[in-house]
Amino acid sequence: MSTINDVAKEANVSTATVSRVINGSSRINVQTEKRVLDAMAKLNYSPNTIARSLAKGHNDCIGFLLPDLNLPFWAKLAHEVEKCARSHGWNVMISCAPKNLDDYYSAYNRLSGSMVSGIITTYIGGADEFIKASKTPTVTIGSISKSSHSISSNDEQGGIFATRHLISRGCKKIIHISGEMLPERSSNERTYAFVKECERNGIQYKLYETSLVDQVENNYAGIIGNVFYENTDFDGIFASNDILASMCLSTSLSLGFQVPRDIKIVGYDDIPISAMMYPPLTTIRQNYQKLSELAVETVLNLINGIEVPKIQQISVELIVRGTT
Amino acid sequence: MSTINDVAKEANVSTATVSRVINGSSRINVQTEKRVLDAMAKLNYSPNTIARSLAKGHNDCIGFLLPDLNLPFWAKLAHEVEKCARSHGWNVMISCAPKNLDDYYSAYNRLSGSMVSGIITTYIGGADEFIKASKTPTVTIGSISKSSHSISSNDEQGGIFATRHLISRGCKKIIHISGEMLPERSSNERTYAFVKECERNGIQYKLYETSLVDQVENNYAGIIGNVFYENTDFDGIFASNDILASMCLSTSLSLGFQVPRDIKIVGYDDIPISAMMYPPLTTIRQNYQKLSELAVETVLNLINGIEVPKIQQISVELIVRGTT
DNA sequence: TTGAAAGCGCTACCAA
DNA sequence: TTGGTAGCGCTTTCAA
Repeated sequence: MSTINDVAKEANVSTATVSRVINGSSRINVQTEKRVLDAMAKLNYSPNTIARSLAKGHNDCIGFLLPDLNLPFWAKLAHEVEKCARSHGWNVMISCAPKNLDDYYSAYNRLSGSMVSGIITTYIGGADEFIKASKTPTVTIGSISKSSHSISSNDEQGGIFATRHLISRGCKKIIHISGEMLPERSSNERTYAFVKECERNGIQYKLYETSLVDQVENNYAGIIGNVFYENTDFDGIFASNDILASMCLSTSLSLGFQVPRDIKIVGYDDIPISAMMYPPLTTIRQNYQKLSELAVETVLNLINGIEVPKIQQISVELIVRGTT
Repeated sequence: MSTINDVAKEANVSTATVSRVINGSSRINVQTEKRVLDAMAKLNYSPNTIARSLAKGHNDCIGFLLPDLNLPFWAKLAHEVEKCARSHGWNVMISCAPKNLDDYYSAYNRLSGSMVSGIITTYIGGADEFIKASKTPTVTIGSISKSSHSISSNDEQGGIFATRHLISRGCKKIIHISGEMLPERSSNERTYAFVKECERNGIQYKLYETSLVDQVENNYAGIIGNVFYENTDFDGIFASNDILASMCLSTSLSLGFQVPRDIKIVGYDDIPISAMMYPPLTTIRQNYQKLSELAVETVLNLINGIEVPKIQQISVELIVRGTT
């Protein structure tokens, strides 16, 4: 690995000049510049970002702390976050912390103590104080708490869309299976909206809740089995994510129900496989790209000390396919 | 942000001493140590990893360069790589470079010129020379080239398992849809093994190939439509990944075929959703954990200058489910 | 337009 | 057991 000194010697200039041509920071004699460029090429030089970061007092890397890359929702988000960060010239360091607060804290510290200038993180109940104390610019995805900056989809809207759609398709008794209802978690709104819409329309309903651990460990079978065991007369399911919905679908089919004739199903997220199952899944699409862009731009603003609204929400979209 | 100097002053010692207590690198007077610790606590000091990395000449971060996090196979691998790296005390920086060699080069350079000590990368044809020239310790996943260190599944074994299973289920004419056949790509072996097994058993077969771009853009519909258009008499499909297989499944069902009665399908990878569709997908399971562990341990060894075999392969497993 | 040199925060060697 | 100090590779004043 050649350094800026090697280049300077090779080109017969000072390191300051080399630095200038690297950064284009000031006027430089065309011939000098060419000499430097040639030297860089000859030595296959590439600047050491660590040294650079140290000298500049900051580096161009943000951390993304998520529960689990095996969850398509988060994988998709990670993909978009990385793409968006890159387009701004930033790198992203990823860390997964699925299970509990302690894991979360240690993952967060590894990122913030490391080399990231800011963090985008999944929401996990109870970490507000911790995040605030860390002083690292942080934006949370999926919370509606004002204690840190947060981005989320408009989950109330999603809940309304899903429920109304099911009702409009003639459902009379609807089961809702939610994720874990943590305080201030934005996805709770899906459930609240569902309940409200059902009651307003005099529709029977029943609620089931899964835990975060269920989700990470793909441990839905028990819950879903239970739904089909405890209820014989329902004709609609609104599931809080597409994985859950797709398991409801396959369970329905394997028990001899026809979908959508006997049971209609609406999922949430619109992950890639949702369109590929049979029948393809009706769902609420989250705008991954917008979500990611907003998250990246918000941390970047925070890092630069630019004022940013505490809570930002993004619209969702009902995607009607074959399960309703 | 307080620095090591602040702590030194506060504790009335030299920075060298502070550094020693941080790193536990040599014997220190108990009282001195306590003074330093107190000072660190009082100033809420946390060492700057950038400065540290620069001084040490290396940092604890590896890069993972993959085609696309939306592909469940890579997302799963990324998850395991991160987990495994973390257990060794290393961070991982992720970069996606789906489309072409130029994207790949720039992503690779961003990582290597950045702050990673080593790189784990997806295989992409034609980059061997480039990688070698970069001097960054690199392990490639999914190649059988000896020009850099590579880890892959035993794809010949996978191809054999899949084909024999289909034949044992009574298939007489089998379609195979492969990924892009890049030179020295390990997954080619699936196709070669398939052809060999069919010929050995006098089974009719036909080959289709998809491109990398098809995969990234989820652009399989055309190919699959074509398979069903051009062939009316086949009774088995061996697809080179589970996404492809699941689309074959839903296409079969939507065209009125029964699976597995009329058409039997075997996929490849065993991604999480494969077990959740209906009927659940018979597939070849790759050992993600082993693959990742081997990749991480191999880069780490490379970084530490430890001799490592050029090519390492991992066994696969046939998972029989409902589509055969 | 260029060069000299003082840092950025930390580690590690050499002395004491 | 401690302190002094020379780097690590780069950026950025200040002068020339």
